[in-house]
Amino acid sequence: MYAECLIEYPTKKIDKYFTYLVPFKLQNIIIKGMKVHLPFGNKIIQGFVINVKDKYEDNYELKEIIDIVDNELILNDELMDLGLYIKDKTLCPLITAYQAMLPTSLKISDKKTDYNFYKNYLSLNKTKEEVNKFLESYNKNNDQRRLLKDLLINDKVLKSNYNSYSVKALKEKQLIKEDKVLEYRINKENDHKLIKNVLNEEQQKAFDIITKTNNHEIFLLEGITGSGKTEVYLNVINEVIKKGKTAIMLVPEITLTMQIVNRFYEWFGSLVAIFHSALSNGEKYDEYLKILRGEAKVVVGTRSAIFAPLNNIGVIIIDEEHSDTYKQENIPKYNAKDIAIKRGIYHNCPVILGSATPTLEAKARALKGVYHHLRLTKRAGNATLPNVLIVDMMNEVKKKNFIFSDILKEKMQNNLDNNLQTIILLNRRGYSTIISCSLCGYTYKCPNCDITLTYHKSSNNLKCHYCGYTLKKDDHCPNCGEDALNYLGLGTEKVEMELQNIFPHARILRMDQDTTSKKGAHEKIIASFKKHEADILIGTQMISKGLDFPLVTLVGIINADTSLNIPDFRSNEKTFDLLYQASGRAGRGDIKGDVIIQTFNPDNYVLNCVKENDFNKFYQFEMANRHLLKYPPYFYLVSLKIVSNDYSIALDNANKVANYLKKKVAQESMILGPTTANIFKLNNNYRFQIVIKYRFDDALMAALEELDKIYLNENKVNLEIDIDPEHI
DNA sequence: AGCACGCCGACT
DNA sequence: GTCGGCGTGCTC
Repeated sequence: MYAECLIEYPTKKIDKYFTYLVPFKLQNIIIKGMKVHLPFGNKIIQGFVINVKDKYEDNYELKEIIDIVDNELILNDELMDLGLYIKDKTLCPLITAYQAMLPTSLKISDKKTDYNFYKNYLSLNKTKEEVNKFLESYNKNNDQRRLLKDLLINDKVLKSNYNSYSVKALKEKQLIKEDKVLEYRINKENDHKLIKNVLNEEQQKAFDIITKTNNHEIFLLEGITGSGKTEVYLNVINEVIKKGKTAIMLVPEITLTMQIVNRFYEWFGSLVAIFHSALSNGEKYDEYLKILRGEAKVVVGTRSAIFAPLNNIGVIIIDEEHSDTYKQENIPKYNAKDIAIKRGIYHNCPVILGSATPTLEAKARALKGVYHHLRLTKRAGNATLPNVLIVDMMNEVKKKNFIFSDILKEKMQNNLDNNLQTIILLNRRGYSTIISCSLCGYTYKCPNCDITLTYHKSSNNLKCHYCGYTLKKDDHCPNCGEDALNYLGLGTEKVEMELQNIFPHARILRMDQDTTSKKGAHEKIIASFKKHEADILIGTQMISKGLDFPLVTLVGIINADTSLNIPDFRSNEKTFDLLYQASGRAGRGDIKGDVIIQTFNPDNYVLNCVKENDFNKFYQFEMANRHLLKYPPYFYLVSLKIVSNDYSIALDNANKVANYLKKKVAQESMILGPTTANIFKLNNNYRFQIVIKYRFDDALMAALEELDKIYLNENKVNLEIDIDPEHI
């Protein structure tokens, strides 16, 4: 018997199967998907069994598999095949695809830690009569008595609740015994109280359509903020579980969605397994085991939860479908939405994409009938949409109002006077250096790409990193002629200081990278604000989503322009999403809310779509843009990066790659670049980028695979390929 | 990824 | 004459 194995090293150079002899003791035990110890070179490493076979043709001198790493923990056939799909789709080493499916504790590596979690329990070692008899003659009223009395009522008690001397004494008297019990770190009640909400007409209709589907189908559930998508999800999953099936629900970042998770616990209790980055490795290990053992039926989690080893999946839900967190930026660069659909086909079950502001790709497919379009158009309860006001900061700057406009200050004062709360959102999605005129708000744009130019300090140039267009930076603003060109960027601390100056008695909370780095800090700030321990909450994107504060009647967005200026084809979409979500935070209670958007571009179409709360209008506008500029959903993208620590080698190879591709790809496909990458120099490596736009191109994938193979053996230059990039 | 083998510079 | 630089290539 022979086994083809995959080696633990995550590199393309060794991304192939190695054949091993199966020793007698493992014959008929070893199967595809198991983890094994293998001799490799002069080391012992781990690997996956990919295939077991009876014949071996070559006459290579084979080594024997040493043993199986863990009997219980294997990847099933579905996930093994899914790995191949990911490799095909993203051109990653196969092993990285499998590693991505497993929690850290179960990934292949040499470390063997026992992740099992034990608790020590005490129980009676004698009959209750004997214990009662003992207690009658025992005249002290101490911890020992308490322990025994507790054990007369409960079968077992937690050792840690009692004095260790009492435990020792009673053990010596042979009255009690101690057991080490394997437990889960996250242990929810089994007797979940099922609180069923009555669905409104729209929700009911969506529910009916989804649950009547017996085959794989993709639904786009487009529901405005506060329309109760979660209710639909919960009811659908409940139905799925009733049929004896299982469910996966993905959320963008679970720390922001703890309320949703709690609702899941209310509905499904111990049937829920959760996955997100704030869990410890041990917690993730436990949750994974619950699934493998068939105890968990509902998995709620972030991106990698899409790989949950559930059998018999009845529905897969992707909440906030438009979130960019579903695409992994590292290798393997998979998109959880693709995986969801692939698994949906395998399990022949529906996939639900939910959002208030779906990606243009999803919405376009829904409108074409590729996805089944479901809508929720009414807000639950009696909450109304807020008034949105756009403030032209150009006028404010003239009045020396650099951060806060008069109207925003006035409304904030008003809220302070009336004991209401305010959220200040600082839009800081920008990561590139952007030059903007602090007087008129002018930013440089590329004439070919309609993309903001990024500033390169070293050359004092402004550059389009899509097409390479270059412009020398002026000293004076080309629009208004003033010497007021500045880097864009404003910190939360600065805003906080300024705010405290204006309102010395206001209680201010700040939520950003600094204040939320500690575990649980996030929840603490939110809870504190909810309890009205502060009047004003300042924050970045992270405060825009999903939070529900009834006392918040005012949302101020300080610099709405920033994210419009990101040199990325999705910047309009991301801006609309952010502002729309943020607006949704105002007026969730009974009082009508106000949203104030501060901008240097008051006429900007995207901002006006937000003002009118009109996603469809934005959709039409942005689709026209995408069509004109040949972006998704009209064209697909591939981004290539050519990286070397030697400038000329990098440039040389970038040109070679571009020329190679131009010869191979379909006529209609476009090879853009090479240009300098957005981050041109990273870790002392020079980076060039090539962007491919294509619609139908059978030759492209083959060409990319070929290039990948060529660059595998180059060690002075590296080629990174991102197929369907989220950002370029 | 690791590690060994291998062919050219400064040292007991 | 040896120790060691990291360039190439192999690992079932």
